[in-house]
Amino acid sequence: MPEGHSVHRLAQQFSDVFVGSAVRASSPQGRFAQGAELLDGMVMSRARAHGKQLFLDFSDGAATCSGVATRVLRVHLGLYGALDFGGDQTFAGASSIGAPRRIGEAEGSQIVGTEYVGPPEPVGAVRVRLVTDHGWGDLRGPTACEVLTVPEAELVIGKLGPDPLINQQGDRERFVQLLTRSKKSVGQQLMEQNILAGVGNIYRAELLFRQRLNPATLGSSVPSGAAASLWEDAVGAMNDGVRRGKIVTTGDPEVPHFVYQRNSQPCMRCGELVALRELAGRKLYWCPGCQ
DNA sequence: CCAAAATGTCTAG
DNA sequence: TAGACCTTTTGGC
Repeated sequence: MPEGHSVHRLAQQFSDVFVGSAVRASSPQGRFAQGAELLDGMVMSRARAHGKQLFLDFSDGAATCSGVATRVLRVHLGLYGALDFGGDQTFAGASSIGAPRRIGEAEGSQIVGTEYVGPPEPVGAVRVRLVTDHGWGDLRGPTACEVLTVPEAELVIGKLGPDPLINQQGDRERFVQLLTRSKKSVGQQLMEQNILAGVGNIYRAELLFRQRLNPATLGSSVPSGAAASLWEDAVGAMNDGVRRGKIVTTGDPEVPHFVYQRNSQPCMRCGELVALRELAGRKLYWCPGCQ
């Protein structure tokens, strides 16, 4: 159950140990058999994330001169999708984010073995299995998993809001514009991927708390300076999440969140009890005392 | 063992 | 806004 930081870690993992290699693609579960067939044998040429979506580019390694036949595998893990990795020492050692690990609910759990003898028998419903000479990745439970053309992928990305983990030139101003032009509450808008890509329920709650913003505040009532601070805080907090492989907004891994899932407990800043209500079908946590 | 929950998004009404 | 969907893990009997 990933927010943007998990997906950016995945993109990094693929960049480190898949990009440049020919990939065998299959669908042990069967539901992605057609898509896997399209990709099987191609070379992964690029891996990137935008918000919560992962884009893996595949090129026909043999036909580079006559225009590269490129396909893009778009993956959205949704609420409970996950990827497992495993492989040999080269595979594990090349990763800049440490040993291959499961990215998902149990972020950080180890699965790498000492000797690599090829991928194990698929366990459970593996939608896609990607295998190189040095390792493998198993995808299960994604909300979205489809093969696109490059223009189709660009179209998807074009509809997304700015991603704090990309933080391109002009992104902060774009976010400020989008947020403050709307009368929807800031709490609601932070979950909208066309406003801010990559933020989910945890970062929403924690960022609003850190910025002392009440979730009910209208976007149009948020001063542009406060909106800019919110963006900068998202950049910092989410990059920290990428580094750690988990969300720790308090700085203390023992008590990782200020308000998320801390309803009815005293606020760590002012002592008031943390509140919980449902907003647009999702649980919203905040401190009525100091936000 | 079975139900519920989980860091999400879509669609119909 | 309710329901559907994708799958695993956890907690209660």
